Amino acid sequence: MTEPRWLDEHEKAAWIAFLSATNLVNRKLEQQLKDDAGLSHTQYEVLVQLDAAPGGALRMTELADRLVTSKSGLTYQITQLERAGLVFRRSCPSDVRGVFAEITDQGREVLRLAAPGHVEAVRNALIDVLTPEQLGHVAQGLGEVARRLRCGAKGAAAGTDAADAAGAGRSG
Amino acid sequence: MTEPRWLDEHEKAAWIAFLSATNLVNRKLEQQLKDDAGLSHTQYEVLVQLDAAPGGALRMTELADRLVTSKSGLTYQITQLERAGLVFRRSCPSDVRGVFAEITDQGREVLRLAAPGHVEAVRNALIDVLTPEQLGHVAQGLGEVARRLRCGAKGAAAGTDAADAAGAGRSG
DNA sequence: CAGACTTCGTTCCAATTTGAACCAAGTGAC
DNA sequence: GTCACTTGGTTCAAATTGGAACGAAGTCTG
Repeated sequence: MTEPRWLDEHEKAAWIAFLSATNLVNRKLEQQLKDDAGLSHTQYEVLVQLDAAPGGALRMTELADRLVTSKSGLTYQITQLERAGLVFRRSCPSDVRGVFAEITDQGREVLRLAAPGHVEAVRNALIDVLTPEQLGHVAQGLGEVARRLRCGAKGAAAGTDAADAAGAGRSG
Repeated sequence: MTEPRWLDEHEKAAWIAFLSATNLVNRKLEQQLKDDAGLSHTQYEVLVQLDAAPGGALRMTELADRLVTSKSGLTYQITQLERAGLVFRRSCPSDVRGVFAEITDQGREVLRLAAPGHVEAVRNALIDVLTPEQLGHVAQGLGEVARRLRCGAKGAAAGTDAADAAGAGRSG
């Protein structure tokens, strides 16, 4: 068999940095949220998404997709949040099978209280660590990575080097 | 209370990119490894670390630290890998309490077989998606993030805006 | 050497997470 | 309309995780 293209020095460094940074940041945030707001990062993200969505509601599948989590995982978390009164399920008028998860006033309140500490933690862990320029570079690079992985469930295949300006959209 | 420093447009974009990219990449790799090699990403990383370590062995704590995982989590995984014959525990001569996890020949073999596919997946998900320049930027940024989080278990505390020139040094 | 404190790994337990299996409901093709 | 196929969510079982509690060893003072 042909020898695979191993990672060179730089590539390996990039990969290690990626792995370390992501693990460390996630760990840090998970801890901060749990300590300060009693929420898991996943739960916090659910609230953020719903809070930002029109009507404060999103379909389960759509939400799972945005959070990059499994459907069953989301079902579990929504149940938890519902139990806590931060969210509730509502059936979809246009599709009997569909279910909307909607944030409650209490959910918004919890989010409002948790947000400052979370933002602070995000700054400490990532944003404020980098210069605006560095941050821009990281955003661009990872943005590209995310875009590719989201759309292209494209199998292995070669370089999709070409364009694909796409993206943008919601930044708010 | 004073209004927290919310994220501006660019910062938010960076944060979202970070979250999406990391989740998507992890998901992708997790799946690839499970499918192709029957290993979880964590297990794969254990093997990588041990394989690269002198003598093919590392102390439990050291290993947990490198993988950015909890000690109990590592205990579990090492037990699994030991059961599978890819690793074994050995006591530490200089410290009775200590335990070395050491990779077995079979472990090295499994790693050797899994590596090509994994590297390929890493390329598809991250490395080859970016230009060498972009990759360099990402590496530098995330490297800095990782470095800070590793050393500075610095608590919450106010804006670290000020000094703390620290770091620098290694920009490679 | 005693006493207080830290470190090392494991054990235990509760919380998550995921994929597979499922049921119910849309969608199409005939 | 009916049969096959895709979708949307939930349920289920199994794997993984992380923190707290522990017991056994080190380390450091006096």
